[in-house]
Amino acid sequence: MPVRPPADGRRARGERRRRALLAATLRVIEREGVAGVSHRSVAREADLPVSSSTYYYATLDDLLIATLTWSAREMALGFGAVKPTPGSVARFLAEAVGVNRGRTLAEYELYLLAARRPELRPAARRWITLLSSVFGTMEPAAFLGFVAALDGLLIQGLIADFPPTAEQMEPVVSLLMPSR
Amino acid sequence: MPVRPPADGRRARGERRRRALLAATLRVIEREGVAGVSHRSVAREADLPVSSSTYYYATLDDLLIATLTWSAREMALGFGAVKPTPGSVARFLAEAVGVNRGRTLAEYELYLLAARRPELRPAARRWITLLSSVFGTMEPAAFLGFVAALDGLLIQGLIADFPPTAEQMEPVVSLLMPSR
DNA sequence: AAACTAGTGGGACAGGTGTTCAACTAGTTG
DNA sequence: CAACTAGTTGAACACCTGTCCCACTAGTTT
Repeated sequence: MPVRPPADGRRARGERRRRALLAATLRVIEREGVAGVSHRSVAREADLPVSSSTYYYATLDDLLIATLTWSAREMALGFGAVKPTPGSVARFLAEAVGVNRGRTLAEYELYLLAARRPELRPAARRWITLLSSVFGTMEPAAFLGFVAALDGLLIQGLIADFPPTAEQMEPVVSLLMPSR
Repeated sequence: MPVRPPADGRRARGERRRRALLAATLRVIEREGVAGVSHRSVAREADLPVSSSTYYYATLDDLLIATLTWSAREMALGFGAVKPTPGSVARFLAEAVGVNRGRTLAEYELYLLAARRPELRPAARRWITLLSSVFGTMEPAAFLGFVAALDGLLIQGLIADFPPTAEQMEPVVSLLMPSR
């Protein structure tokens, strides 16, 4: 908490609106993809006038970048709580392509955007660097393969007709993960 | 070659235009992403009037779907010629995120679109089924991990600041690939 | 020759877009 | 109290969009 600014009520409400806009944007992305994001669609989703969207995020790019990096941070937090065992990891993956499908999709929209815009790359890679802090003890080549496989399992899970279950994922994960 | 229709010159030219439109669309996708595709941008790229784009592909969706499935088939053909050795596979991957970066990006735009539109999924999975015909002898779990890792290596290669080289990929690939 | 058909392309329609702006309200500070 | 500042909002700008339509050309068939 900041101490200097003596709690300006206007700014506090402003911050709340900022967050509401980000959340609304994320919902739009989950529902329609990045393509569906416009100042107007976001404002409609947040039930706010259009100009409030442009007030806080002058350009659409600002809004998109802010939303995707925020979403990435949230997702990384979620994975931070996963125990480094094949079962837990498999369960996390199954949830990512199941219950949290929309969020995971948003994450890969970020990947694609990051491929074209270098400034988004650190945010897109946050997930990878997080993994390296959890599984850093692995042998380098094995670790790289492991991380790549996690991404592949997720993205392939997104284009499967029936999202894979934790039970289906587990053998694959434990094969890639040095059991100890 | 069809035998029945006695070679209608008009139709032949039409087919050529169809292809030109697909190629132009792919160039637009490589340059600006799916977001940059419009009947007008494609027509401009192909140096054709807008109405020729809508004549051959009545809706934008038709055009996008045709382009992405066509591109996927081409990419699958490219991989079909790769020998199932770690070195060859690593070289293929390095080229995919290097020289053929644009094409690979298009492939993952297809993935993302397929996640939201079931009718695109078979096209998106062509690559995976092709792999299974080449590496079908592997043990199931190992194979799934291998395929997932290939996807992961590609997509991570796309958001790297410097695209990984075949030399960097090789150890990872050979670890995932039963040497024989 | 006429009849038919595939392709061609210019123009128009209604609607959505990003962004700017000026008038306004309501909190905060001196 | 007045001065200042942050936030709020509707309206307006110029532009791009998908799609349709109609008059037209040029190949093909009878």
